[in-house]
Amino acid sequence: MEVVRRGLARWVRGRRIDAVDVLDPRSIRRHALGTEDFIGNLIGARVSDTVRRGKFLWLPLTGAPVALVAHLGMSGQLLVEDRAQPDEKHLKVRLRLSKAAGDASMPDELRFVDQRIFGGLFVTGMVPTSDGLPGGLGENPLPLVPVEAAHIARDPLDPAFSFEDFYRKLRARRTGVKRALLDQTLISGVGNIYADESLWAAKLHYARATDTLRRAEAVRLVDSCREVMTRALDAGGTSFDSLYVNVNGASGYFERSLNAYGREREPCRRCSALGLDSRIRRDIFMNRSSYTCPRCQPRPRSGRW
DNA sequence: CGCGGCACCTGAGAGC
DNA sequence: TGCTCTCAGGTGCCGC
Repeated sequence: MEVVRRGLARWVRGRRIDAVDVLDPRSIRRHALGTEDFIGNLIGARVSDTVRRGKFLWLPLTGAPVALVAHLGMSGQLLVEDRAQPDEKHLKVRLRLSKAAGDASMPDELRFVDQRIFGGLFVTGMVPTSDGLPGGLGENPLPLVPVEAAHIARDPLDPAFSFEDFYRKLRARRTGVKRALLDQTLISGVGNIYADESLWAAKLHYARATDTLRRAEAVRLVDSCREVMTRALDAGGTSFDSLYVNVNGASGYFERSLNAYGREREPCRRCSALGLDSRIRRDIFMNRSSYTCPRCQPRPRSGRW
């Protein structure tokens, strides 16, 4: 999502939305007032920035505390392309952008493409942040956040992220640490893959009880989250100069650097470096696959499901 | 009210 | 070849 945010910024900032085409209303179902209202709110509006908190990305519009919010779900993409490009198979929403001043060669469409429609777009009002700090990560973010994203905690890459707040909330929970990592009201931007990678890096088992986590362990965990996210960002960021702003950022570089996720029965890299043979195991946890090394991430005696 | 389970959704791939 | 089944996972809602 951060790859997308950074990639989008140079193409959409300052541009006016001249036309909107909703090809599949299911992709704007989170816009409660319907398609006509969605379009009416966007036509003539100007994009001032691209801001992200966790997996929510929003484009604040000038003139009012209102934003176009995007969530990519599992399979969503935001693409900047010229109208001459053929429609993608799963094209859901097309925004026609004004010609940029002094650069007529700029592609003139922002497209939302989504195969599984877990993601979507909506226009909503913004409210002040509870801490008075910028709403999220952006070029020049205002202390505002979309209503629907106000409950989302700050991202560990956000300069306003507070470890103390996170640690206090974590200790108050009565659950397992992976469930807590995936709870976007505690910490945002961590999904199933990054959770497994961060837990592996911090040598913690997913079922470890949150109320027994020591400060040093929580520090290790948050540091690991940042490290994993930064590494993924560096890998995805290689295609920034393309007109094609790709989501799943998936140049594939990051996938090759995974240490736990998707490596069932493969040797744990940390253990093999010590000359030990330990194979990554896959458990079904929270109806999701969870990957751990049984040797360096041992299951706690009394873990929490 | 906190926690856990599950529906939502589609296409790829496996198995027969 | 074509059918059915399983799997992928972020979010929000519902029930306990």
